Amino acid sequence: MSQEAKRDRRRLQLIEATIETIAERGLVGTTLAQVAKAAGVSYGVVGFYFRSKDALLRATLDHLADDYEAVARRAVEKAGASPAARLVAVVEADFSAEVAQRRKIAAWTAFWSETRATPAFRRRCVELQDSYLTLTSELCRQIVEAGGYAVDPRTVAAGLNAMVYGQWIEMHLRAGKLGREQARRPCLLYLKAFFPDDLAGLVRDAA
Amino acid sequence: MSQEAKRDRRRLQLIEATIETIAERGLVGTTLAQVAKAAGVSYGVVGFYFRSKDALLRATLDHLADDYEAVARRAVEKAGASPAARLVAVVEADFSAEVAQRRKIAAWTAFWSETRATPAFRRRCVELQDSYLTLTSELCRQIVEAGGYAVDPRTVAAGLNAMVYGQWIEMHLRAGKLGREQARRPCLLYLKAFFPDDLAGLVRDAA
Amino acid sequence: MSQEAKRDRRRLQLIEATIETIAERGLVGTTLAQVAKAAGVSYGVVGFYFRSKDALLRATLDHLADDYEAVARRAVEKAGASPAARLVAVVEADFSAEVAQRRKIAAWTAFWSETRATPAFRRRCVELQDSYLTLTSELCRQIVEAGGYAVDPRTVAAGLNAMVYGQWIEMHLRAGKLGREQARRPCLLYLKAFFPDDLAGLVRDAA
Amino acid sequence: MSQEAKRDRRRLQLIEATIETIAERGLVGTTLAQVAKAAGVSYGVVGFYFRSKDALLRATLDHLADDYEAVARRAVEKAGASPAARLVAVVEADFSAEVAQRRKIAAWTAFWSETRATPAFRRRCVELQDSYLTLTSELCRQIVEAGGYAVDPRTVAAGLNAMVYGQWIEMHLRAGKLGREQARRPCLLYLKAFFPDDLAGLVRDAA
DNA sequence: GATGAATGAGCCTTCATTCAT
DNA sequence: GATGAATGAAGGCTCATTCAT
Repeated sequence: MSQEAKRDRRRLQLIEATIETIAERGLVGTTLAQVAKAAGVSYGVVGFYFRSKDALLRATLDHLADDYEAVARRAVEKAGASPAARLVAVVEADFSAEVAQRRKIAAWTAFWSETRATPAFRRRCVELQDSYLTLTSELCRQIVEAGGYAVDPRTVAAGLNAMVYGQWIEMHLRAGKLGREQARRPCLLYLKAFFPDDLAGLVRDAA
Repeated sequence: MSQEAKRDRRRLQLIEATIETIAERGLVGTTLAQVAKAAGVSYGVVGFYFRSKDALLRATLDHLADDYEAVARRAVEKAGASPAARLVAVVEADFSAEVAQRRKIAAWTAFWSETRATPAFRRRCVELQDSYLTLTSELCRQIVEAGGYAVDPRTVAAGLNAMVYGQWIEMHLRAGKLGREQARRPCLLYLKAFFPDDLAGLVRDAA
Repeated sequence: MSQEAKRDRRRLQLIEATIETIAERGLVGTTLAQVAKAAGVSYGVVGFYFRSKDALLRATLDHLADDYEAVARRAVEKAGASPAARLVAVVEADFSAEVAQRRKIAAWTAFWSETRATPAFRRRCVELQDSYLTLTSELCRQIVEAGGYAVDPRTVAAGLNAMVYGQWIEMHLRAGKLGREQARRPCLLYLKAFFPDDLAGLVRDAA
Repeated sequence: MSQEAKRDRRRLQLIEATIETIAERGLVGTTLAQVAKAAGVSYGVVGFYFRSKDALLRATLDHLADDYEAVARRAVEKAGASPAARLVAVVEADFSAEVAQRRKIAAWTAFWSETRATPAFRRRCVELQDSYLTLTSELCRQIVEAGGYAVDPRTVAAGLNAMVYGQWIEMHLRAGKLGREQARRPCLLYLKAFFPDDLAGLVRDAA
């Protein structure tokens, strides 16, 4: 393995330990010693691969965001050409095993809570959301246009995004009592309420 | 003023300074010195009125929750007997000037993020949400029953709650760029999508 | 009761609470709040009757020393004219119910331990001991002279003093397991070893 | 030097600085900052090698006790087989340059004074004393048995222990005015008074 | 006199950062 | 590269002192 790859693997290992630590101890209780311990590496390693604690947190947020976008992009591509199918695919990505992990959701809430104090966090969170809204608004627009619906696509997209984040918080608060599929249901029903014809085959009533 | 009242006023003053500080510096950056400064009192006062920092944070969360419940309860009572009007009143309370303040929303996100690490936080957050869900589920149930809708009232209520929290996060991330009324719109439209007849007079399309 | 007497009673009450607190929490754990609580008075009272914490501690030590000297003086006077009887009376005073209280012994050890750091403590402790040594040396001298013993009275007195203090420490460490009479025995046997004829009638072998 | 040895050296360095600081400032005035300063290391080092201040104090007491026991054991072994010689050797160890240092005696008084408040201190102090009493009682018993004395060996041993502790306090209070040999004299005379034949050659009258 | 609130200095502890091995 | 010791700044907490009622 190349030096580069080794280095990246170490960084990823530390980032995941950071997510784990944030999830278990909160951002307040996340210390470099804890992260090192969670990663199973010696204390000094953290300082070796990341300039500072801030840099580590920043890298962790970037990883979460990049990771999310990659999953969403793949889901959309796999869903085919239909806007409705693509929209559902986005929601399914939002509650996929990869994205909606307890640890990751916990980390998201931590980063959100610090956006006011740390502009870099805010920028990245807003950027991700903008990209999400751009994508889902466009899909809604196509559905609205094709189906002749009388709703504002941006508003529907905004509501969807809100509901996803809200359900993540719910999952976070309920600490595992709310499953991914259960959490996803209101989101799909929401879309179905606005686009009944298009979502009919994609969302089962009983689900 | 009685000793009791004075004491309560001081406590409230400190709690509000805590909310302010959390909003500006995040939970990580919230120190007792900052809180004291924000409250315009000397450092020792905090220790005098609250046993510890944890106790102060706990009291702050309790205040936020109690405050929210009082506002919601008043709104529902003022809304009259109609379930639909009551449901809309709840949403309006969620985005009222009293509840949806930047400072308070920021504090909520902070407490949510620490629920995993601080069980007491989790309990209070879940308790509030349970109470919210109980109320809104019941209202939805009444609407569904009276209107003959074919939806699960609990799911609609869960989605509403999620969307409200999601929009709060949105307001938090956008740091003032998303106004209270603008944030409220998707929530009302969401309800209107499920209960079109009942919400027709209460939610304007153009709003 | 006169103002003066009332004042003195309050001061004594606080001093005894101080002894109690030192005994239970150690000098390190002795705070003015604890003393006030032990005395059953409000917090501010302490500052009212004593200029400072140091002054309170100083007054407590003075009280202990004065108290001891009064008890010893009375015991000697009551013992009659015989030097041997007087010497035994001193030892009995050292382990009397008044002097050898657990609380008081604990306070003595606390003051001894701080003599290096607080010259005022050292002065008072040394002063008391000088007075004790002067008295016991003189008594020993009279016994030696009259009995024709071949020992240095000062050395015997020094040994006696040391053994008393040592037994106090023993009682302190054993926390009540070593009774006052049991602790006194080696001291009396010590004297009897040097002055067998004079102590014969005063110290029982079986005791 | 090995890591282990280095670590132990640092710990010892800090323990000795603690003894020094307790001696100079008393337990009340002993702060970690003072200890660090006395040890000539930075402030954080203390927290690095000892979990807490309590742990440091506990380790200091353990060191004092272990140190004492080692000195006493060596002295006894060097003294040969004679019980009387061994007993004298113990007393000589009690007032040896190694054991009866001003700093160490001061520390002992400090620990004694806190035994009521800190059970761990009490346990270690009592344990040491028990071990001392066991050894000296046994030696006294052997002397009594061989010499046909009519005294209780345990009482003699208890008196010896008390006198040693009492003389330590005396040395502490007199702050150097009472030398080690001078302090030892009453203890040896005490033994000689009970065991005149056996101690005759070991204790000079003029000493 | 008596009360207890207010102040702020000082302490223990934690922890990010730096550095020597 | 990797380790973990060393540093010192900063936070929470305690508490003696002061003061207003």
